[in-house]
Amino acid sequence: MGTTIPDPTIERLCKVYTLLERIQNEGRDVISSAEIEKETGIPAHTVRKDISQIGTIKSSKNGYNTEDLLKLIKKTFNLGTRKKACIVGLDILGSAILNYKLAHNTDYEIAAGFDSNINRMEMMNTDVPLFPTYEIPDKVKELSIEFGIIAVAPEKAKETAEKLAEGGIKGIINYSPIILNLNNKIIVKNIYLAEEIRLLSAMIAAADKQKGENNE
Amino acid sequence: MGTTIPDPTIERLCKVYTLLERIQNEGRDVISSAEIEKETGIPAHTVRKDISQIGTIKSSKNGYNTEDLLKLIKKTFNLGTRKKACIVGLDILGSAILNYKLAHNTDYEIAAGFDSNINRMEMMNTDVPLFPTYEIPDKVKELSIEFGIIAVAPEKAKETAEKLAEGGIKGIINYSPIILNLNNKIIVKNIYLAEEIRLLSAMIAAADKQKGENNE
DNA sequence: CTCTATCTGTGAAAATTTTCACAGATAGAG
DNA sequence: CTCTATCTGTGAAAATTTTCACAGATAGAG
Repeated sequence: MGTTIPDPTIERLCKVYTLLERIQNEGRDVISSAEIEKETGIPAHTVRKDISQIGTIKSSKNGYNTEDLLKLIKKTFNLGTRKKACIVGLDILGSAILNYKLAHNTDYEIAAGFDSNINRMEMMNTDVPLFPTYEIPDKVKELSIEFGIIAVAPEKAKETAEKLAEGGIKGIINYSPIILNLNNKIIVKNIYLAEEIRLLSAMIAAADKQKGENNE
Repeated sequence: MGTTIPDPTIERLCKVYTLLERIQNEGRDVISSAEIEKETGIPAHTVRKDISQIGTIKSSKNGYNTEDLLKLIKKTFNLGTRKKACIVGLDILGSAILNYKLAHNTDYEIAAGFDSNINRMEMMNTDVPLFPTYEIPDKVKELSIEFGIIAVAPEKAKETAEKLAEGGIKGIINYSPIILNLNNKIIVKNIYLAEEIRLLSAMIAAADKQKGENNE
C-alpha cells in the first residue's frame, strides 16, 4: 500500500473504469477478469495484479462486483468528481470541443474558454464564459481550473502552455502539433491527430518488419 | 537489428521525429541528446539508447545531424508518406476533423467520410467524398484506406469498428467514449477527451498520494 | 452441511526496459 | 598534425513490469 503505482497500471485501471461504467449501465453487476480481457485486451492476470495493487475486494466465484470495483478505482484515483477544465483556442477544433460539453459527462466541466480574437468570441453563442488569452493566468487561478486544453495555432502552443502553468494548472491536453514539455510537475498529454496516426503507422511498420524476419 | 523494437521506444522516437521536423524548419541542422531531453522530457541516455536500436548515424561532438536522424526514423517506420484515412461520424467533432485537413500535412489525407445521416452529408460542403455508413467495408477496400477515425455516437462505436475491420483497416483512432478492442491485429487508439482528462487526473492523484507518504 | 467448480490474490520467476558509466569518435583550436 | 572538449554508442547492471502457477475463497448444487 505504500508502494508507488506504476503508470501503466494507472492507465489500464482507467480503461477498466470506463468499461465498468458501461457494464454497470447495462445492468450487469458482476464481471470476471477474463471478460475484462475480452473487452479491453488487457490480459486477465494483469488485470488481477493491477487491482491487487490498489486494494482488496470481497469477491469470487463469478468475478468482481461491478459496483465495488468501480468504487475502489474511483476512490483510489479521486475520480467521479467533475474537474474544471478550460479551452484555449476557439477555432474549429476548440469550439467543437466547447460544444461537446453538452453531452452528459461527469468527468469535466468546461469552466472557461480563451482566444486572442475578441471579435470571434463576441460572436460565439455559448454559456461558457470567454476571456482574452492574456487573462489566462488570472482566470485559471480565480476559477480554480485544473486542466487546460490547448487548441491554438502551433506557434502559440508554447506560450499558451506557459501561461496555463503560470496560473497553476495541473495538467494539459495538447491538441497542437508541437511536442510540449514543461519540466515542472505539470503533466502534458500530446494528442494531435497527425501524431497519433503517425504512431499507429510506426507501430504497424515495426510489426510488419518483425514478421518479415525470414531474412538475414 | 533482428530484435523487436519495444513499443515505448517507438512512441518516444515518434515524439523525437515531430520535434526534429520543427527543429529543421527552424533551420537548425544539429541537435544533441541533451537538447532533445530538454524539449521532450525524454532522458538523454534513453534517447541515445532508442536511436541505437534502430541504426547508426555518423555523428558526434555537436550532437545528431537533424536531417540524418530524421531520415533514419522516417525510413525505419515508413513515415513521411501520406497515409489514407477516413472519418466515420460527421457530427460536430467529425466535421471539425474533416475540415482540419486543410492545414499542410504530410502524414495523412482524409480520403473519405461516412455518416448514417444522408441529409446531413448532402448539405456539407467539402471536397472529401462522402458515403453512407453501410458502404464502409467496400469503400475502405476500394480506396485502400489504412486508418479509420471513429467519431460516432457511443452506441454505434463497436459496429463501426467492426465494419472498418471488415474493410481491412490497419489502425483505428477512437474518439468515442467506449473502450474498443478488436482482438485481431488491428491497433486501436482510444483518445476520448474525458478519458484523457480522467487519466491525467488519476496520475496526479497517484502522485499526490505518493507525496503524502509521511503517514503509516 | 458438504462438495465442487470457478474465480481471485499474490509471492516468486521471467521478461522487459531503463539507467549507468565509460570507451570511442570527431570537430575545432592552435 | 596534435590536443582537448564534448558528444554518441553500447554492453552490463539495476529497476521495473509482466507473467506464472497455485493456494485460498466463495457461490451454488444437492
